Amino acid sequence: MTASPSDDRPRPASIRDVAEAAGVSITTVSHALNGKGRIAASTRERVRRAAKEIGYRPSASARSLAGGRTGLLALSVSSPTDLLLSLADVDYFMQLTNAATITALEAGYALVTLPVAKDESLLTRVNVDGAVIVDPVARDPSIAHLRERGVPVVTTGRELGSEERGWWVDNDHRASTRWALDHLEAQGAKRVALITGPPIVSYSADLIAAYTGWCAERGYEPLTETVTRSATEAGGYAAATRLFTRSPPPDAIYVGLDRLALGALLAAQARGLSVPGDVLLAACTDSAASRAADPPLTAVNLGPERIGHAAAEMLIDLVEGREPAEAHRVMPVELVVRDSTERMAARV
Amino acid sequence: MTASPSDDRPRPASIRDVAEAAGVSITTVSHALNGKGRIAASTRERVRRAAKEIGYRPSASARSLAGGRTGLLALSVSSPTDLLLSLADVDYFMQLTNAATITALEAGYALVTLPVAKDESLLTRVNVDGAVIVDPVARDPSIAHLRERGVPVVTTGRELGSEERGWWVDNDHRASTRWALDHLEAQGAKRVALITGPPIVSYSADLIAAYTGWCAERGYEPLTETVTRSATEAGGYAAATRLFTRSPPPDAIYVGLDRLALGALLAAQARGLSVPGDVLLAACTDSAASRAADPPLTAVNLGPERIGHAAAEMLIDLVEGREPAEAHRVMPVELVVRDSTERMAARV
DNA sequence: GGTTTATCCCAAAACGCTTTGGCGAAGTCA
DNA sequence: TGACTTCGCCAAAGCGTTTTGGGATAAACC
Repeated sequence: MTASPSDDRPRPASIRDVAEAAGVSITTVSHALNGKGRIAASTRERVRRAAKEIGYRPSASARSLAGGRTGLLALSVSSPTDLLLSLADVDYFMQLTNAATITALEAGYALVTLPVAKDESLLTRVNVDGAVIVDPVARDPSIAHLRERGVPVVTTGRELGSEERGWWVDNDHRASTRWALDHLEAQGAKRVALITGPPIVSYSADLIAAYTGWCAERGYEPLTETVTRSATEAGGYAAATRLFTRSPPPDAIYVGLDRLALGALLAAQARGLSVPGDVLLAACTDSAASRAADPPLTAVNLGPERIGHAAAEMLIDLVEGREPAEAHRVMPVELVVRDSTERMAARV
Repeated sequence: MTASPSDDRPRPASIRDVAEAAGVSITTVSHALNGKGRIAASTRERVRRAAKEIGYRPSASARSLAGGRTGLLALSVSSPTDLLLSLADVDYFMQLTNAATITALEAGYALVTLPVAKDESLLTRVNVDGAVIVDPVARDPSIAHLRERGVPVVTTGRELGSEERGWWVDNDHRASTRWALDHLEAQGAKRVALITGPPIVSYSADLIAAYTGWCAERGYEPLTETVTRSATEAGGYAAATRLFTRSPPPDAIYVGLDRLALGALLAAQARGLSVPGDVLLAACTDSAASRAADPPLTAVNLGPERIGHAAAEMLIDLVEGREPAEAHRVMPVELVVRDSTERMAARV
């Protein structure tokens, strides 16, 4: 049978029913079930059984109302000026979200995934106990809003301009960039270019800073293309095409997002350039598409599950009034070398 | 300033504060703000202004408790026997989810994305007003659970065995399969094979049925491989490899999921078979990876946004006690022809 | 002028839980 | 034995809404 909208079924068991069934007061039931007050073990057990027996499920609303917490956490991508980065990296976001969802559920919270909020009120309309903001852009009004209301916020990636304040989880993008650049150099690259988004999010800024520093150390002139419109294949294609018209053109490109990299790959191949024969290509984020590309792309695995887990964990600490062990957590990364940067690799 | 966990800020404005500010009772405030009772236009306006002035935001918990609704909708992938299909199709799922989230928010609901629930209690732990279940497997206990509790459920894809009951949104997979198969035939295929998951979800069953029927009409012997383990590239690779050992081997493969198709592509190329030269390849779902593959894969675009939107819309109708216009909605699909099935296409 | 009918608003009762403060009974110590 | 303490439980006061069932007042009708 499907449930008809106008079904009137018996109302669900309440704490009062449990109290009656167990022959105690509702106070005792509440305490017994939540492990709060001082309750004899036998009583606790009796209450538990009674609750189970009659299929008691506490009402989240009542609990929130009385306890002051909703049990909801928000996870949102910060609102960029436009849709630039939204869903730029589906795989990354999905894995991060999944890990955070699971962590939240294990702690008794539900995680609401809010989309990029053009309308800042979205984040304020749903009543959440805390929020994870992925890749915050500096001075995001909706983050400020949340903080004003006393809602704890953990960001993945730092808020540029207020690095020390706030709680965040991040990768060490500077280190990973150097790692990748060194790898490209070791594979024989003489002129490494960078394609990235604008430095409105911390990882783009980190990439640019690390790249610039790396070039300076070697006396190279930086060769950078910034994608400002859409961080999709098309954007990467255009940026790479521009790079190839420089003289001398780059013989290796490090790209900030996997979709940009896939676009860059197309651009190279469209010009008859072989990857990795003529140009080496590596990306800062990994994905199924990068793995499946021809040739498969060397990429930095940022460990999105770790990030999502850590962020949720930190947020829950904050929500429950515990001081997190560290205000800032830097998570490890891993360079996954694939054919796109292997000079020795056989071309398919 | 970041919010410290032990911040004690003034408690947020309640309906009582608004009532006081506007010089009316809380009943009037409630009615004015929700457009319920009969309120003089002037009073309504005065209340609205007062509410805005003091920054009143109704408490979702209190509202749920009193009104009996939580304002939460769940979206979940049905629990398959194992992780078989979970996230098989990230792109599809993501787009569907996003559309549903937006639709929900526009109607004043928040959408909670619940992960594949090994533990059936997950779906029951969060108190939701309704649930969208993506690709339900037959007799999923958590769906039954929800229905028992009177929680409306809309599925995307049908529940096999109870097709007529229940509300669902689906694609016409039989039609799209025939479309794709006809296309393969038109491109010269003489022996078309099928790779798909086991028929525990309706679209797999539809694919198999449509394929079998199509073969029967032509007097062909069906050539099917079922992926039972994991619907990833590896699974597709293995299935395709098995197909190529048949004699005669297929000269075209229609694949149920994009990741399986990408695996099949790898398998073909690993055996030195050219796509589309020696084997045509088409997939039932589209994705960025399919587009970016070499060659790009012909695929059926199922319109996940449309599905997500329609499902959320239908669910909200049910939650709010309206009878949806139709109990079953079949959404259009589109065959996107790319190089992998173009006999005429130049090989890269 | 009295009766009816609209109109606008309000008091009070839920909704189901958490938490505070307290009260007997039983145990402990001298 | 009395004075404390600890233990095990409970009554009652919220938490911030929605909703029900009127009650004033004003307008309309005869």
